[in-house]
Amino acid sequence: MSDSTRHTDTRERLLDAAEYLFAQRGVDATSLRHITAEAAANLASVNYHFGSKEALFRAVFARRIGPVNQERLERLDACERAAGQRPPELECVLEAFVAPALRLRLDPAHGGEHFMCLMGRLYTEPHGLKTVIFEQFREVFQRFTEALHRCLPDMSREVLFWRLFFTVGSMAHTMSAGAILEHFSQGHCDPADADKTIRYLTVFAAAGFGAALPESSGEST
Amino acid sequence: MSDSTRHTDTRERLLDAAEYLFAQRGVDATSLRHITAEAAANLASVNYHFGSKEALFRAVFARRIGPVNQERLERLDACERAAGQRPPELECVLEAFVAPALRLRLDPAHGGEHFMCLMGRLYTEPHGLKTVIFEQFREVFQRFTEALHRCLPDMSREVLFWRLFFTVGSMAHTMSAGAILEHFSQGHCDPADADKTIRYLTVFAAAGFGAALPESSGEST
DNA sequence: GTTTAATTTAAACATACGTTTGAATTATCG
DNA sequence: CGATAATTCAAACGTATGTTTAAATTAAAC
Repeated sequence: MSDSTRHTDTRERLLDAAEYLFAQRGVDATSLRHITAEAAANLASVNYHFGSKEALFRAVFARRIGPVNQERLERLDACERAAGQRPPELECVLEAFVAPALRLRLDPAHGGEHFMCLMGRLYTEPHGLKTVIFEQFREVFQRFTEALHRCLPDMSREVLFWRLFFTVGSMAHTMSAGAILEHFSQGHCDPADADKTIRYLTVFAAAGFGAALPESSGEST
Repeated sequence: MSDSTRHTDTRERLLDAAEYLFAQRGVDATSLRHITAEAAANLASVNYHFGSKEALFRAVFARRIGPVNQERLERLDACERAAGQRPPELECVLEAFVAPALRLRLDPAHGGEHFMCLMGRLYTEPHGLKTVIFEQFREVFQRFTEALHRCLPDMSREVLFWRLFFTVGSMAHTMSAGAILEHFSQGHCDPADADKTIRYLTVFAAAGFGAALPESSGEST
């Protein structure tokens, strides 16, 4: 109704081309001329439809990030329903966080591996855009932090944050650098197998979360 | 002797400035004019001393990466000596891999957090430079893979590679995105405390490596 | 002190960038 | 059909980029 049906497909073609090139070559290294050439559109069309390159980047992200975070929250809801009064299962919570992002690869309709790679890189890139985009993670972060706290009530906030941070690192690395693993493992590992990747990462992270607390620093064993 | 003593400190100033700015704003977003201004040197000095911006970037990296990987190998040697005939301790091996990189922050003489951040970002950045630089990781990767295989003889190559990959992801994320953790944890976590960070990451990764193998996919518990 | 090499400097190089403009074109609708 | 709005287009804008050049300066060697 409002206006989403008015747009020509030029808009979508620009978003697709930008998503693809941003993922492949980086944001700074991708020029509007690359993008418009890839999209078979005029150079000025980016500024006409989006206003600026930065706004285009934001639009590329805004188009996809919502569904991912929504699915995370839905899966977390499912975990908590399944657990009833008891705290949710740790592995279930971690999978709820990790799977929607890692499964992007299988879903070309939601950007496929291009968007997944771009999203994984976002955590690390030095763009000021991060701050804007991380707003969208706030609710996810809060909900999952609370759930993990219920899973592991004896764990300090500090350790819990650190371990969630490590998990995000493993996930982001998998999203953006899967090709490196494929290369170094010489065919032993297949990052394109999303189900297996999710299972491996969930098991790894759950075990990491479950490790004995290293808080008392005196012990040496 | 050869030529390393001939160079003026302009060379070093350029390397320092480039390291700082590459880490802070990204490689593509940093211009030679930024670098030469920061270094109080002439614009042409980069091309005089290094030949090109890309060669400068390589030099920035080559200056620091050697000692880090050397220390990794030395620490791994120490692990293996301490274990004698038995396989080395898993945590010892992981710490040998992780600590030299995470301790960069404390060592301004080796680039401090600037180089650490830049190095952490390297895994993810889309530069073709990666391929050149990853050559320098090959020996480290091979030695640590072998050591881990001795620690965990029943683990398949596939799972072992995946878990090492997850560990690298956690480490790289810590190196390049520590500020995010500091922000989201609202003061609960302090990424500047290198010793604690190393301990937390080592414990997390060791537990992840030690998780029951998820290979037989039928089980559901 | 003179000569030779190494380094620094200012200026210009050609190219690429993001953005803007105003006319041409296409679609929308009365 | 004619009028109005939306979109595309080629061209130019000013600015910034990495690199090169040739003269000026500094250091080294004899």
